[in-house]
Amino acid sequence: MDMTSAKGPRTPLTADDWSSAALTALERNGLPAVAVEPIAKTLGATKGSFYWHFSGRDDLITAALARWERRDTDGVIAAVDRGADGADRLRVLLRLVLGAVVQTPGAGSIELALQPHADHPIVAPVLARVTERRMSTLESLYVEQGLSKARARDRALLAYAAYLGHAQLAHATPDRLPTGKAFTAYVDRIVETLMP
Amino acid sequence: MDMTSAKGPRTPLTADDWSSAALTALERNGLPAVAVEPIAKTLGATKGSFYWHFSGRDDLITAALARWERRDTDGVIAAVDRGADGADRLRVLLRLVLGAVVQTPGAGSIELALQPHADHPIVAPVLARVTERRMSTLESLYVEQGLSKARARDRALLAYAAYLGHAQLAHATPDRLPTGKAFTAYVDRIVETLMP
DNA sequence: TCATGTCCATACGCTACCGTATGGATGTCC
DNA sequence: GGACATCCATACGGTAGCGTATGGACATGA
Repeated sequence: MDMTSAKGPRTPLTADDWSSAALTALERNGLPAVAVEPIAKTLGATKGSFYWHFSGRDDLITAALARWERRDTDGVIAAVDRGADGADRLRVLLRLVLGAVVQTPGAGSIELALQPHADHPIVAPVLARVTERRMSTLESLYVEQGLSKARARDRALLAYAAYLGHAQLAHATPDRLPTGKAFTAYVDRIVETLMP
Repeated sequence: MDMTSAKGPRTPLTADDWSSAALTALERNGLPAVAVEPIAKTLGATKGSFYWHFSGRDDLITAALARWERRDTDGVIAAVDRGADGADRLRVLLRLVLGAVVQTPGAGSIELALQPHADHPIVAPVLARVTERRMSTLESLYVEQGLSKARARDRALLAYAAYLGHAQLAHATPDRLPTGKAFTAYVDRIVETLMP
């Protein structure tokens, strides 16, 4: 009876299915949510499947972080390249990133979720690489604008700190951030403050 | 034999002892570390003691957060009042807070530890109150400097985001922040950028 | 058809933590 | 020197997650 209900896809799960689900869980509920059994539930499977594809929980965390790092890197590079080649590539980038973090619900969630585990042996190197890449990108753009290397470094630091801070505020106390039209104007003013 | 080893203080533990230890644990290892049995160990006691003073784990979390909120509020107020009464109270505050968060190891740890649990029913109201107080303090100081209410709000937001972001960077990737003499100069430049 | 490899469910033991129950030690007051 | 309250240790049951062991379903090629 009831053969209408498709008993679920008979297609086997892949390691990618698992790491993708793990990244989603990380994004939504932090590193502790990257747990084998709960994620198995969301996939309609059991641990039996998991331990066939992965060696253990650490392996899953590694895979999820690798996935994030790649996705994130691609995104930033594309954003910079999409920007006008002229003198305002920096402005475009800042506006895009700061705008996204304030208005898009999940933007910047991963770095926030990773923050409390910065000393975790698996997390630390990933976080360091991502930070390094972003900061050096910013630094280059500031240098492009004519700043000295030292000042460009300063500004990159401030801009990145502003990004992180806004991400934090957007997630923790969204009421404090402007919305709608005021939001656009706010981002514009912030960006101008951060321009050389 | 061996009566030399003081068998520990026979003075009974107080609820304050517990909430203090809980705050330390929160600061160091996040909200999950505010756990009954581990903290009992650090106090050289067992759960038996805990459940006499508190109704449960939530009660302990509440107490630790209350303790933080009070400590933090006192600190900020004192800092502002210690600052010169003149036009540069804002400058003094920014320099002090940003300086502390970059150089003092544990500064700003609690807000970072609380971030992933911004939706936690016990955490949320505390976080909202603390953010509100800090932002309105900043806003007032910017108004004092002659900014319009709207612009003062913008600047307060940016300054607070910079504070949070620096706290995050200082904890996660301290290598990226300047140290020693460069540090002082960096803070000075940041502060000037944030001044109206 | 059967042998082999793929993919997974179930069952098990283990650890860490929560909260409860119970009784014991220690002081204080009469 | 009881009686009572204070403060706490121990023992217990319960939950959630990890990792392992084992066997079974299903395909595929010989």
